[in-house]
Amino acid sequence: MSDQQKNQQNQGGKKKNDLALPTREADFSGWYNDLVQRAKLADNSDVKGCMVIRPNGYAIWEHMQKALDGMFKDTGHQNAYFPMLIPEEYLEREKDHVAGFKPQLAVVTHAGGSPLPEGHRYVIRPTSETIINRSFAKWVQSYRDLPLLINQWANVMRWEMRTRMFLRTSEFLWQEGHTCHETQGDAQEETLKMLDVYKTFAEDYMAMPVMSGQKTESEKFPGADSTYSIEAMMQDKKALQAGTSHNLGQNFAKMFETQYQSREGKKEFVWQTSWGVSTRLIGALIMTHSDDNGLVVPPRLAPTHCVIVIIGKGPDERTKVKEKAHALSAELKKSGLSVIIDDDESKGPGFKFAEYELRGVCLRMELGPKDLEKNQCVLVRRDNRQKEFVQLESAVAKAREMLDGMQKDLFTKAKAFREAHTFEVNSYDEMKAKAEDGFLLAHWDGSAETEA
RNA sequence: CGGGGCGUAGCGCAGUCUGGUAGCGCGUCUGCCUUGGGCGCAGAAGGUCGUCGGUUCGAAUCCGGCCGCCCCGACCA
Repeated sequence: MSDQQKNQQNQGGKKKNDLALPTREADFSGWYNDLVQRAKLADNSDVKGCMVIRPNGYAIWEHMQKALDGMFKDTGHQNAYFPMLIPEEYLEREKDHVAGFKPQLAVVTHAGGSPLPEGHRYVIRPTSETIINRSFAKWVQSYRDLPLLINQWANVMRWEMRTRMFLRTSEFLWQEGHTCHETQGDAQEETLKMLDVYKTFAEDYMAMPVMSGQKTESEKFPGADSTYSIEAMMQDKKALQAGTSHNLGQNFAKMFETQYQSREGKKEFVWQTSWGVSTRLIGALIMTHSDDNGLVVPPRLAPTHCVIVIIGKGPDERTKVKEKAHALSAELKKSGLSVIIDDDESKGPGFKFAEYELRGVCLRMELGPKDLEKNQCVLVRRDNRQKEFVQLESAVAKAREMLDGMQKDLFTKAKAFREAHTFEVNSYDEMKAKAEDGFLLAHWDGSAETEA
């Protein structure tokens, strides 16, 4: 084959095929990886296992943060911030904790141009129980200081052997709640309360039905008495751990001497919890709702609710359309939606339709000269491509109605999918046997066994 | 840590087997054209071919070392 022929071959096949994603059925993993890039959610970086979160992805995280932060505050928690570097020695104090995390630590061995002496090194936090307990030990003196309800928004680092965008990255963003209580019962109540907050968030905002339950002994958090999680089922029929809530008992309190004087005047160790969700939720969101055309995001978390695509040729047609588009955009924004107008004349409408579907914009408004004649616009929903011709006066109301419908339908659909692939088992062995068929969301004896 | 793949323009790749002027598509920039499902034409900019060394008159290409990333597995709090 000549070079010329090869180059021609290079051109052919690039055109349409390369614009499409791999299908979920043919290559779920490839579909996911490609989608993350093409929807401009994240990029690989030159740092092993670490990703760059792009604006379209970060906007989803911001919306998650806002909703969760409100829910934490409604349940009495306050935000604080602790250092990213933790004295290595702190981790050593809790035996199970250090055993669990040691292999995944990144350690700071040099600072200020010289090596740090043995015993004075720092680790980059993989989680913050230890350093937070140093502060808690100072803050808690009396039963009157309890409960202490703190949350931190932060990044953490765990040197994972193998990483996947959003689902498992070496550095990730998360929130970690850390609380201290007077009694074991109070701590258990908090553990379950926050698990329920996660469940509510997953269902109401992410439109992602979840199962919650207690993790097995081998899967619990290192240093915890017990760990609970919410588990969501992805389109490939695998469960994904989407959030965890730990009852830490007095394990950390004893190692860091986090004590209080009780109502009876005695020194007692506090009972603690910790709980977290991370940017993994973005991965879960993608795998729950998106399709072969690209990203689908529930309106309550979407970076962009509506794109207005201007159609028409020449200034004569476009000027009027643009005026109307800006007026509509202003109204939509006033009603709380995020809106962009695409007035790029160098791209055809077809290109734009495909592009915004790929990026996960919930609603597309097409507006052209023909519409203006009829005093209407075209609204198309991302998830089901349901197309509506709407009178301009009622466009805003209709857009809101369609977004509400989308939020509800996504939940219903995901729930139906989950239920269609859920089964009851009577023993752990039976569950394992069924799991080998590739149907792997099981709930047995109160605990969820998962693969992710 | 095992197995595989890759490193050439911003992105995706060809060229490497068989050494001889650095290529293609997309994207970007200029101009024209076009606009209801991934338009068209013309022109332009853009690369010490991952890195170090070796062989050679000559290396993206052959040989050796190193670095890095991706995928599969093991692991996964």
